[in-house]
Amino acid sequence: MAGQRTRRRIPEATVARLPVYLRILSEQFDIDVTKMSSEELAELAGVNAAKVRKDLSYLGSYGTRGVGYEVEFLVYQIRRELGLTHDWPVVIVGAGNMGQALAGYNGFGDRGFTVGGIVDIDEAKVGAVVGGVRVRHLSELTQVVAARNISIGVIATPGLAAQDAADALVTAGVTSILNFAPTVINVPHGISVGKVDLAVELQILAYHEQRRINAKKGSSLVSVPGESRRGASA
Amino acid sequence: MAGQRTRRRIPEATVARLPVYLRILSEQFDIDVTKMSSEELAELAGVNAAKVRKDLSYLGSYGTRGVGYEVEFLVYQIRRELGLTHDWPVVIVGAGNMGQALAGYNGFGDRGFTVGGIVDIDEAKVGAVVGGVRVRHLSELTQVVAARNISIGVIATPGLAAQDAADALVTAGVTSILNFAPTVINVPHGISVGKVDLAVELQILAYHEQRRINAKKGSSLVSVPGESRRGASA
DNA sequence: GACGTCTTGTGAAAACGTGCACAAACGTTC
DNA sequence: GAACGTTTGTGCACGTTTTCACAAGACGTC
Repeated sequence: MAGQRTRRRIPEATVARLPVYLRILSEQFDIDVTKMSSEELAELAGVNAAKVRKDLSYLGSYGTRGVGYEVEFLVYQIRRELGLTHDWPVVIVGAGNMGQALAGYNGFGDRGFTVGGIVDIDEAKVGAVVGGVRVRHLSELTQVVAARNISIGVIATPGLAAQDAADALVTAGVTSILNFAPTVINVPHGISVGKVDLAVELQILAYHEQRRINAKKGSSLVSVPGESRRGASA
Repeated sequence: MAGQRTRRRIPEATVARLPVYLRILSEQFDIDVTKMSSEELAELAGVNAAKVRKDLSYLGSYGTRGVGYEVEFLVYQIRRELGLTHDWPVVIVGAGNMGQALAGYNGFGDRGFTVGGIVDIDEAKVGAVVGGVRVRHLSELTQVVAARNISIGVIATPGLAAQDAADALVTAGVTSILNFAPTVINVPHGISVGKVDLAVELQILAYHEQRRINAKKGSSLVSVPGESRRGASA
């Protein structure tokens, strides 16, 4: 009867890959693929097949030996595990370039996420409609959050305003934050924070470019080892 | 005389944190802070002090025991290691919402990155000026890349066009790609790929929210453990 | 120049993540 | 119902990352 209650904790690395599997499986389901092996899924996700099997095993034993996984069932199970059985309204703080792009981004509402509100501190931006939602003033954040029972906030402000935005979100009752600003934010214990930092990503790439160049200069014998980070495959 | 040649390889996890240290150190330098201890830097970066010291030790032995690190010197060393001693022009593929936001993003040119070109497959978008750069047609990508000796490309297309964009970038001679599209892209061996996926990040947050809710339902004795992922601190 | 305080740099242990390899299970064929 | 090919689920070994703990070095003081 229990047994579904306190399921064993899923490793963070696996949690980060489940959304990728989910997207691939959904796409395959849409083109009438009903069964897939870990090998096929691994190929499309650009990872190792054993890793796929281990990742999926955390959800339960949902495959059939000698056959593979039933796509539709797996989609359902991953969605359930990730908490995507209902929609998550999200509030965006910052209606500048980035905030507007995010609000209008299709992959946003892709599956399960909707723009539940967007606020800005700049009176001049208030009232404009982006992504089908009217921009409201930062001071109304708490009401916006409460009205739609929002628990996820996105920070799309300049770096200097990010900490204030985070504080405002926490005060308003948001418990998860996705930070697009190039600043490390401090939040109270118990609040989850995700980070997307363009400059950091570019600098990581620059490092690899740099190394490639140095390697070439240093010795023409050494063949470039071919970095393949996150999501890459050869 | 050598000794700087084949410096010991820096772990990927460290490379991902160096840009964060760099930003903090630059900011501190701007407000006239000349020396910092690993403890202070760790505090601002939201990480453990021992980690900071180990990370910095990969660059060399640049601290002074009993004193700390000289901010300006450290900034220089990190920039050198990351290959930020010169500018990196970047080409953006896709001039839609996301591409425009990226081109206009300040943190882009923040340190060392400039928009060297932006292309789109849609003739209607060609000619428009975003972020100070005129949009050109995808078919001119190779020329754009060659003209400015660009080695980094950013994919800001819809998911379905991402693989084509990646292929075009590789053909044009780009060797590092940052992918904003919600798709796993395949590239030849030797090309670096970084990925920024909004939907994935949101789904990770949703998972944690979900767990929080389940934990609360399951037992009110268990205090929420307080996830703090990447860049969060309490 | 001996002593005390501070902070780095780094071995070593612990924790975490990955990938191999193979037994167990399933379906099919004869 | 036995034999065979296929694919899962997982134990185990390996590599990477994090954290601890402390010796070694720098500075200031007397």
